[in-house]
Amino acid sequence: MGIVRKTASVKFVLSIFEEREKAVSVVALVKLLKEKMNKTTVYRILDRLEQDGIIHSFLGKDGLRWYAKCQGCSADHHLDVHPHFQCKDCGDVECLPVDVLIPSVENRQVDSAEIMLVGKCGNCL
Amino acid sequence: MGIVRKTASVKFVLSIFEEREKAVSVVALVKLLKEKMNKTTVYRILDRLEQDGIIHSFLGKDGLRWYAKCQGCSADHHLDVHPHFQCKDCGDVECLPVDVLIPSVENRQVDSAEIMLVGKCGNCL
DNA sequence: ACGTTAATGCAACTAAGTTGTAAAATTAAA
DNA sequence: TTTAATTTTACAACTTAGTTGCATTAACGT
Ligand SMILES: [Mn+2]
Ligand SMILES: [Mn+2]
Ligand SMILES: [Zn+2]
Ligand SMILES: [Zn+2]
Repeated sequence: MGIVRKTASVKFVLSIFEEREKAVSVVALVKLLKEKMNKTTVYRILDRLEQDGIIHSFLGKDGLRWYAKCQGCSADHHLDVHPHFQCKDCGDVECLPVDVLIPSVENRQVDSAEIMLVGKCGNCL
Repeated sequence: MGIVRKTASVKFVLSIFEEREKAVSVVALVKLLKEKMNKTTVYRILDRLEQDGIIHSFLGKDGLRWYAKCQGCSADHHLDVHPHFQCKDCGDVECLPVDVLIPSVENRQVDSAEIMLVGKCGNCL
């Protein structure tokens, strides 16, 4: 079970993801919301929104956690099996709307794949 | 410039990678070497061995750094563009000796790709 | 309006990784 | 073999992301 009560904090975090296309790191969110809410609250709201299939998360190239809007996921099924791209100059992260086939590996059961592409974005080229 | 002097600590870390097939996390190494050397030393030796193309590193599913032997890399060129597999039951991590084609993305320059497959290993199935 | 209980704030904590520096170890030269 | 230059190490202190416990606050069904 994720979000049960639509508090002011929850609404505010949701509005950030509604307005934004690109992914955002938890670190940036905590900084951005410093005046509005406690960092523990940010972490917990993100947890709940992810459980509900409203946002999804992944690790950037430095091991920090990033979040982005989901496209048609639900509490039961996260379908966000797309790769992500991080610019090594500006640090921006984007979801790549590309279907990726999870490679199979002999003698192992592969359940998910995290694919992180690193390079330079259009702005930084 | 990586390793310049073959100290006892360097030799010991090297011997671990010579004996071992699978990847090993820094956390595990620090624990393993607790009696032999300081954790700062572990981190710095790993840095230097990676610079020299003797080992390569990547992030596991929890954002921890893992290291594994290189196969024919040099100080100039790291060729380890293979995917990695982590078992979600036992946590073991392996290099997958599979060539992977780095997908190109419109309007962006992709320099490297980290592909992390997560599932169950042969032992845990 | 009230009562239940989810959500929040706060402080303290954990754990990975980094940094500065004095002491120790390696290596090459004398 | 001794010396001296320089790398490497230990240690302690620090930084930062993320977590936990608990008392207080706020949402919402009745
Ligand atoms: Mn995404
Ligand atoms: Mn590898
Ligand atoms: Zn950029
Ligand atoms: Zn396993």
